Amino acid sequence: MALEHAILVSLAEKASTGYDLARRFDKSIGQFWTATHQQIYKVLARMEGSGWVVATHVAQDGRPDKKLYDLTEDGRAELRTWIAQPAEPEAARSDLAVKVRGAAFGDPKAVAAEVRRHRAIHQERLDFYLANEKREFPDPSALRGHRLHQWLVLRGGINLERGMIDWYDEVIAALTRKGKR
Amino acid sequence: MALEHAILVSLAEKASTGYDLARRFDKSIGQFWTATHQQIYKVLARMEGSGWVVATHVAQDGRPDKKLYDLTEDGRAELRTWIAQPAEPEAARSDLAVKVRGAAFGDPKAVAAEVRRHRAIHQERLDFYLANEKREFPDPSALRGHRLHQWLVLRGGINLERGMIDWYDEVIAALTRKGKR
DNA sequence: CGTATCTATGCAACTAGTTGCAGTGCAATC
DNA sequence: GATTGCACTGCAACTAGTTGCATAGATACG
Repeated sequence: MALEHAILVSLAEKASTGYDLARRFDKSIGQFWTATHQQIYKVLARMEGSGWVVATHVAQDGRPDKKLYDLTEDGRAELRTWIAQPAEPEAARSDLAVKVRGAAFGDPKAVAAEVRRHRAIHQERLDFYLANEKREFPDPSALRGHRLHQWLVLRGGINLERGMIDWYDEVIAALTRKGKR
Repeated sequence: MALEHAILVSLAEKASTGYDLARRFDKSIGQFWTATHQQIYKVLARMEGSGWVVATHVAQDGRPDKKLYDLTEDGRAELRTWIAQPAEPEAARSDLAVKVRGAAFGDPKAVAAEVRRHRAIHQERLDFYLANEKREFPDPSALRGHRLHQWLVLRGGINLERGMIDWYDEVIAALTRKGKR
């Protein structure tokens, strides 16, 4: 499983609380791995048990106390080992694609409308990623190390969103063509 | 959950056994939804309990008996209802992208090699899809109804694979550029 | 002749992930 | 002054999906 390892990567970049991780997963890392805060807390506890991370209790005033997690040497070693291992080629999952395939057994016009809605959502995501790129990586050619890698993953997200939007356009065109359904 | 509905779509196209479905999920439908045979048998049993499908026992000689599943009116209604409902925008999950992001905490050269391996796998998939398209949909402009929808989903798979390959190329180039790592 | 693969179904035990709920205290909005 | 939202953590119960195993006759390969 990779949530543990996604968390290791995230913590290797910056020691964080579960709450921070959950927000980070909603943004950058979340492009290619999502998790709810419940799942993150659960996994963090297990990781602490495995000795991959240590928690430091931090008292704050005006806010609840927090537990700041950081990698241990074992955690770093585990991350290195995991990165060196081959990954399974991932299988995409898309409800919407299943609905497109089944459109003839429902209402194709409604499916087209739903695709249009998704197009708008992904257009927004794309704009968000593009704005991030401009702000955080104004000069990509100068990047090295983990900043370069972060940028590459962002590029992956941008690429994916663009691809989806293109496909949505194709689907909308085909489903709303005159004379055909 | 959508496995049930992916199965409904598949059965709406053609009454099938669990075994057939499992193979179908390895190919066309599997582009956007995968399932193992165990999961399929389990879900089919539940769907039969819900009255969405009925099984007919078919004796064969030389081969084990099989259970041919077909949709009931309830199943068809359920499918229509589900298709009409909005779908959640899907979250991508990619081990490999997480590894790219964490490359600096492991061996970036090894990550590049792994990306190259995935590139080859996806190139193969792309070729497979393109061959399918040529064979099964030689004249896309003439398509209507569920054949059109099947083709659209295949186009989605083709599009996705192309996008991934492009991104892999970008990553490989960046990770193997001289003077940078 | 023996081994592997295909057709065909399924159980049991497990891991991963989701949903719903709960609590606290501060700051900002209405 | 009351409600909403944010920061922060977590439990409990559930659903979905994975892995390993079992069975069994037929055919194909070496």
